[in-house]
Amino acid sequence: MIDPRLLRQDIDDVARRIGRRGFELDVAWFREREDRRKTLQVETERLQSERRTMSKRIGAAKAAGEDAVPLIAAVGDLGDRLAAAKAGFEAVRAELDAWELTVPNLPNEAVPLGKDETDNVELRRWRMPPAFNFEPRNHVDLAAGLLDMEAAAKVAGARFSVLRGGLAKLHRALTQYMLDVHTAEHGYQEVYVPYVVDRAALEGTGQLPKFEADLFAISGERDQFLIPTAEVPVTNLVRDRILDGADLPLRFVAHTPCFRSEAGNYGKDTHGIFRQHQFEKVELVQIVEPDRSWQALEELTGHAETILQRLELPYRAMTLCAGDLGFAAAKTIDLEVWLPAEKRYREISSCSNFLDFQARRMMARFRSPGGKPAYVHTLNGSGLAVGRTLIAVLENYQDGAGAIGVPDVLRNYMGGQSRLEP
RNA sequence: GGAGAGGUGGCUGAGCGGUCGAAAGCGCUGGUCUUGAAAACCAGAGGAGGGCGACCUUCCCGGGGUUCGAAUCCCCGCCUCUCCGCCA
Repeated sequence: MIDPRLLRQDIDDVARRIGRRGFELDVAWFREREDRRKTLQVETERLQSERRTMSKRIGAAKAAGEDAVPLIAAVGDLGDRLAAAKAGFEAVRAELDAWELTVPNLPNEAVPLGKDETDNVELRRWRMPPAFNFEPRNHVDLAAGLLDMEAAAKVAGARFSVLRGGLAKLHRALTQYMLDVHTAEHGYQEVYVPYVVDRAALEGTGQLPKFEADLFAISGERDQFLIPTAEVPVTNLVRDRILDGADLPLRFVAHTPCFRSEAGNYGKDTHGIFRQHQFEKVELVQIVEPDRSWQALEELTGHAETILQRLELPYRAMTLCAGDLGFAAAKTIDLEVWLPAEKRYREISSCSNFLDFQARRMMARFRSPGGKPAYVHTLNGSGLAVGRTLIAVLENYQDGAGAIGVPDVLRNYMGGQSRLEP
């Protein structure tokens, strides 16, 4: 949520900055409600004040043993007038609140202008794509008998997968390795969290109210959803809390499945496991003091890059342009891994600084000694998407004879195995 | 699933129709003392929001209701804890 004071003070500047996303802010709509809100709020509070004063006087009269009947009569229809004013005020307030939840975050001014992913700007590259003396095969061919899309379709439908044997083990090895590096070397606390969340949690991080169609809702009387990312339960750990400034930064890492409906992506990435309704991700989340968040974004991105480097997977880092930015992010750096069969880089991690946008929605604050509560800044990034990392390992480590080399750092997690022969 | 207890400020916890934004303790801030710190003592400070301002409103899990007036009474949710049953 954007600072409401900023909206009131300089809505035109907000509109300009948010316009860089291609988002058109309805300035006239806002001004009209805001004017009414002001009048109605002042009037409502005036009546409330009046009622308070009168009630206190009645109480005092009764305590003194005086006759309170004339005073009670004098209150007259105050209650009705107050109720009417209050109803009007609350209606506008509700409209404004609902509207504010649909306005995306302001992009950082340094974020490049642009419309979609074709306008993203390359920051750096690590390692050149490997040269193969054969035509590299894609992950579906390479995984052969160990990847069973038909079995998954049978039990769940399209965009699910069944991994077997060594492939399932490699998938697990990747997960374990990522968790171990982030906890042992990067100072993250591992957390195990619910895979089901309520509406408030999703509003806190920004998936709701606008993107309900992207989620799997749980049917039943409860208003709950499967998590689309661990970002939701993990970031919401600090919802409605005033943290001690001395405890910051908080760094959490969680391994969870992620569930996405992928509505609107029907024809996209239909081959293999690149885009699934269910996938695993190791997620990094940081809760930091406001003046540290830009530095924290660089560090967090570096933590994700460490995994790619240790796995010796060629990648590049991209700064997302304003038009490609997610709803809640002020700036995002994507990591794209090289996929030899596709002969291009594909997203494997997305690292974002949300500034106080999520914190304001969640009421997540901190207090420095003697200071007033202030909103924290929140960040997160994939470190990494496990399924896509599996694809990258298969394709980059293929030997041309149908076998896959096991990356050095994973050998211990694979029982010493150095090759996978599907 | 059955029975009971409870949800109050950063935390613990009292209050149970009016003078309650709410005792007390812890923690916090400033001061005295000290070379410094601790201890002790003194003083101070709740959160959110509105108004150009003097100020004002709101908040005791959430939502309704009763009342001139609700932390306090009533109803409906949600959550936590204890016991029994069942169960991974």
